[in-house]
Amino acid sequence: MKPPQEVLADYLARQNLKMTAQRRLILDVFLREKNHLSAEELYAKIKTQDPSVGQATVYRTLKLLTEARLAEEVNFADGVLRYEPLYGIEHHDHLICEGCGKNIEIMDPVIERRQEELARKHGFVLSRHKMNLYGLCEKCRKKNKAPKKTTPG
Amino acid sequence: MKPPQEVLADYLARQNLKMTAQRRLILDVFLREKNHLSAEELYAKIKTQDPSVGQATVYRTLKLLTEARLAEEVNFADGVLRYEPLYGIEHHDHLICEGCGKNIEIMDPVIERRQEELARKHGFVLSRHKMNLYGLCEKCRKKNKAPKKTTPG
DNA sequence: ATAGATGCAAATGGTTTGCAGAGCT
DNA sequence: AGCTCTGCAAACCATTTGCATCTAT
Repeated sequence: MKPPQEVLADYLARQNLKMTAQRRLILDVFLREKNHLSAEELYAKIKTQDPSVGQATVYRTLKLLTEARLAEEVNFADGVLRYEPLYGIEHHDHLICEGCGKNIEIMDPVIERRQEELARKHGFVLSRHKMNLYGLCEKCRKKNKAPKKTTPG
Repeated sequence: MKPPQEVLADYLARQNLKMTAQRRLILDVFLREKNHLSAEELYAKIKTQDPSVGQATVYRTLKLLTEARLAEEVNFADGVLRYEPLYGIEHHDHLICEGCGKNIEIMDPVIERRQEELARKHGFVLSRHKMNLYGLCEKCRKKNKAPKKTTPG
């Protein structure tokens, strides 16, 4: 499998775009992350490595990485677009705790297969899907079970 | 089953909020829609009925309807938040054509069950989920199969 | 009477864009 | 050399908020 830098280089070449120091840096920092970063968060990390990089470049490069299939947009419904590395990563979905924000990556072949079948039944051919499951994790359920404190005293 | 107006009235009462002409109107117009409207789109429709209603009120009321479980936010990843009526409507997911934007409501018990199992395995109890399948519908696949036109003449 | 609702307009905040200068190829 | 990139700041645009006024309860 081609290293991600090469994937990007190839994509850029194919599109007649150019490889730059910024793009290399952004890709590097981005891939090092295991969390789902927003553009702003990534921008902050980038700045610690090279304060001269502009925020617009981070936004633009994330779009580029998405097109190059090195990143994927994920939307946790909190108004901010996040990105997750896609390089060498198996497809997965998300199980999100509404209490603490914890986020577990899940993947179920049965669901995947049914999705395809379902789509086919409607004449669709799928290119991708997003599935987010929202609920409460064990810890947060226990936390909430505790009796509500009235103002003490 | 309680009529939606009553559902809203009950919710408002429970929260010590008030029923107003605007809220009634917005609920009415909203429920009459079968499409997934953005706040702006709903605002436009509302204005034809009563031009005096402010846009902020539409935004605020949609949030209210969501809390009252009469509406549900849906996010098709195009930067705009849409709402769909939830009153008396079975839960369903979405199959979206990336070619023409067509949107089919789907629901599969097998997937629903697996989701619960999957969540339980991780110690979660689910409150809700969103699943969007993206692909191309039959028409759009045929359209795209046609050889690319070069500038004619 | 009074807490809450409304409309307006201004503010917000994530994201995009125009532009002049810099950098790849 | 020429087309693309970059950083900056301004622009965008959906959504939210402050406030004076109005209204349901």
